[in-house]
Amino acid sequence: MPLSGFHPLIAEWFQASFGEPTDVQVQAWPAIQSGADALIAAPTGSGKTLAAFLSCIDQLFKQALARNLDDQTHVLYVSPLKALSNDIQKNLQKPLAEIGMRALQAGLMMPELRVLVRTGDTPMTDRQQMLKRPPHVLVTTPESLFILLTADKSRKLLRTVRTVIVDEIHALAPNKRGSHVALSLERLEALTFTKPQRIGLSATQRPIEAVARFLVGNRSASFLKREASIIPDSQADSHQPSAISFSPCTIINVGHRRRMDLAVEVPKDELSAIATNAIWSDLYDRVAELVREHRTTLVFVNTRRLAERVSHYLEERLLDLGSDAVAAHHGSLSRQIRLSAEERLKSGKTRVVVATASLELGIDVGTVDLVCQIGSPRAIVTCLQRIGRAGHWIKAIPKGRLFATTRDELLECAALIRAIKNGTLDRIEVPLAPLDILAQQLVAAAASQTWSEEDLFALVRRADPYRDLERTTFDRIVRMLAEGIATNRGRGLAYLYHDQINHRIKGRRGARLAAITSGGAIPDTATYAVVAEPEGTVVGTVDEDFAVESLAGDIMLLGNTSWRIKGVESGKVRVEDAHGAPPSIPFWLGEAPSRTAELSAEVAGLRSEIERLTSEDPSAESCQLSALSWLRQECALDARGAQQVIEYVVSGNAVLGVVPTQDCVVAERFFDESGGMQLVLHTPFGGRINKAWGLALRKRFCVTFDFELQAAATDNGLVISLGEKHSFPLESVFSYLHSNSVRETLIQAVLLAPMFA
DNA sequence: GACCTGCTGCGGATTG
Repeated sequence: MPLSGFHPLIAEWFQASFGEPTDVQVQAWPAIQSGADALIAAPTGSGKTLAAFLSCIDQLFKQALARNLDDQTHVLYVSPLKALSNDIQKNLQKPLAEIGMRALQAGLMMPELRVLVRTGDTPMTDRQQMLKRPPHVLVTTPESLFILLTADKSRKLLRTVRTVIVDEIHALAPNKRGSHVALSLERLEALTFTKPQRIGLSATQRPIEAVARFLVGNRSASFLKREASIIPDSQADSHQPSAISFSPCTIINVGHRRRMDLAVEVPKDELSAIATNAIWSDLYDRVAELVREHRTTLVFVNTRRLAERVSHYLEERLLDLGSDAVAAHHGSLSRQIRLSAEERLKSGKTRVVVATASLELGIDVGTVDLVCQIGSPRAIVTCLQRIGRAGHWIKAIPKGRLFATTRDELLECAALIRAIKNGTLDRIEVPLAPLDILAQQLVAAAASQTWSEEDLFALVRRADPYRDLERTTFDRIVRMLAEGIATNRGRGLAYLYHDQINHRIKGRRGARLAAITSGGAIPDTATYAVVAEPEGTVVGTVDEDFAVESLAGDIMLLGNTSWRIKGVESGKVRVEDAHGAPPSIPFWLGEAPSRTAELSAEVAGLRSEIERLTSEDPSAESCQLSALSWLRQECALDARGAQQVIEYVVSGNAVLGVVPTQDCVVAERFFDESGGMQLVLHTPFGGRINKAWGLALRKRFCVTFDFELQAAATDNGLVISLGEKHSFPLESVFSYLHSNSVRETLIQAVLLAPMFA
């Protein structure tokens, strides 16, 4: 009886609301109730949130009934997105209200169970209010958690935390935001009265053992509190064959695969290397048509600029559905506009929301029955997460349509669908000991208390990304923070006192404020606020580059509204409503993560499969037909899409003589109109490898010819631009770099980058 | 000559 461990009222409520628990809930509940740290992997829409939360709610409920519940925060929930935090609050408040109602009907008196959100969106008054009267469940983001752990008053709030839930943990573990939150979890543990139970959740994690280690940290050396509650392997529930115990973390893995209705959409015009206006126009028409055929549609795009553009052209096509039918959602829109879009999405008032990654994870909107993805999402997990926003109810089949706008995107979308069908997932690699993140966490930790060197070092090493951090490296960072950095105007930025006699570390005056105002792992860019007059409300932000290029009188789009620019001042763009005048669309500059290694391998694999299927005689009809039907079957392409994939691969083969794959790299060179020589390497390994390859190769060319030259890389290859006087045998390019020396070459190349100059 | 130039998040404590 999976529900038997809960209070009868909770069990009744659950059955009345959901009926039978899902597999993941059945397996997760006993593990979580045992008190062990737990990592839960289950497909999108399988009830992971309640798998994690129901035990917490049950515990709070029992405490409340026993009149043993103060205004203290016992459950801390961390999610990577503000929108998801808002969503979780809503999705918890309803159950809590219903359970409270049932208790009341049963004649049980109990205090209300409260859930509050604390993110950068939370107004100052609410922040102060929750310090005075803490909620039982606090919902936050990694950056806000860092601030809560660092500010004096909010630290007290966190002392009573018993459970910490890290949602969408796959979105944190492989990057510096994850390193940041891993250290925050250790700081939390050092602060709380009892060691908080850690629960990690995600639909897309591989390898799961690495994520489990990331969640619980490096506990071999010093594991102090609550040892008794950790279940050893032998005591893991024998009825749960797939619940394996990974000391000290229980892994509940019911897989990530889920039936999905997927297809690639191809425009009427033939695709080329770039998307023409005709192709975009056709795409808007088709998406608008799909929006009309569905209740609520979520459209995902890869950039904020595109979110603005697509929402604008969709609105033009959907005017008859009302003024509220289309909304845009991304991180440079003001809180009000985002919340309004989220609210309209949930209530079904809007028919389509065009969003960036800001709505990608976890959001549970029951009425969304179609997800469109414009262009390639560049990662298999991104695609799975985005499509997973559709059909977010048990046993539903999410429906996703991928829109290719270029030939390369078409191939990538096709490979993506094949990867999803085969159950392939991107592999997570936890970055090793990022020192910039360490430095800010050291300043923050020392701002709140005095540490012994030993204790602080031990704390850092318990965080998984820092498990192998050398003591000498730690000491160097402490020294840098204590001595400050030499600048033209003398030494500055000294944040720590380092007592080297007693081996103690504490913060200098200003350390806390410096930590709080400059925390986080997301690079900062200069932005201008866009302020609507005469109200004076902030609509959102644009990049400095866009703001200074703008002139008074220009019309710009933001939040799917046209604004006339009245003036550009320092840090501020003043605008007024332009009442729908045709706008220009802002751009934002950001970092460009590349296609993942796994998706790159899929793209290369797809190329070779097509080559194989067409190899006997690429023009023979029977070969074409078998390749065509294979593509339609494997990659959910229509006839036109399949035809274009084949033509792309076959024509490339005809020009190069081979099809570039991960086993067959092709070097090609030609002279451009200006007499310059272009060296192209066809290397479908993804931009991460290709950029490094290009940098290292460029360095070698520079040394060989004593000449500065340009290099560029994409997901499918790299190009080096040389002069006509540079002559070398083409095949020698492959011996320019060697695996033994490439690391050193690359370090030399990177040190010359403008950032380090 | 078209196309466009990835994302995520983000002060507290005190004073006037």
